[in-house]
Amino acid sequence: MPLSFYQSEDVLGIAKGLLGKQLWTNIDGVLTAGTIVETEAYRGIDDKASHAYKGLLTDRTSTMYQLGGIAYIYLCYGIHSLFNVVTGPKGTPHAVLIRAIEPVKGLDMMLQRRKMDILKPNITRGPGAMTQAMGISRAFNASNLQDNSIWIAETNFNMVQQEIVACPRIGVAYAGEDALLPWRFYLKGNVYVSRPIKGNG
DNA sequence: CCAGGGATGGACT
DNA sequence: GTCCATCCCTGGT
Repeated sequence: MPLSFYQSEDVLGIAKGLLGKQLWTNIDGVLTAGTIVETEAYRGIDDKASHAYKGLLTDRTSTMYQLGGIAYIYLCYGIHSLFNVVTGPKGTPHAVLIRAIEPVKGLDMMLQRRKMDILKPNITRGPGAMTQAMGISRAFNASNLQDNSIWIAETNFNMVQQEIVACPRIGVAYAGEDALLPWRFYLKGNVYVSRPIKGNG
């Protein structure tokens, strides 16, 4: 995607706009890709669920304050690398968490990385599973999405016939009332979505 | 220095 | 549904 896509201040719009686009990685020359089907927006210093709430600026969160268009990757629960797209102008720590993709390229490598024998939806369902399948580790934190390691591509995916569900984010109970904000977005009915809302596919 | 906790996923009942 | 591995980050001492 062009740099301008990432530099909008409308992180909610970017989170929705990333649905249907393709996330690509080139790890040691091996290509993998998948269609983004689930995202969450984290809106900088105003958002109690954000790592940058109240303007928190540490070694870890400093990545979020850079100019939009880079990766913010951090370790969650000591085990999982979670991948975010940093958005907005420099100094505005907005980010979009990519929670799930639908594989489109490099399935054999994804299976190998996930230690799976056959394709099941949980291969890329959930933010930790997705990064493992794509070979995304913290080594790529702050990498530029215009480079050739991790990037996002426009597609001919037909979003017109897709219904987008907006609902509260996952695992942010610590955020008080902000935990109720409908800042999670996913493609209704897609089997790779990590935790569909009952009655919404 | 150290305690507490986390934007999860997999195994198990 | 429950349990918990695993380790970095943060804030307080």
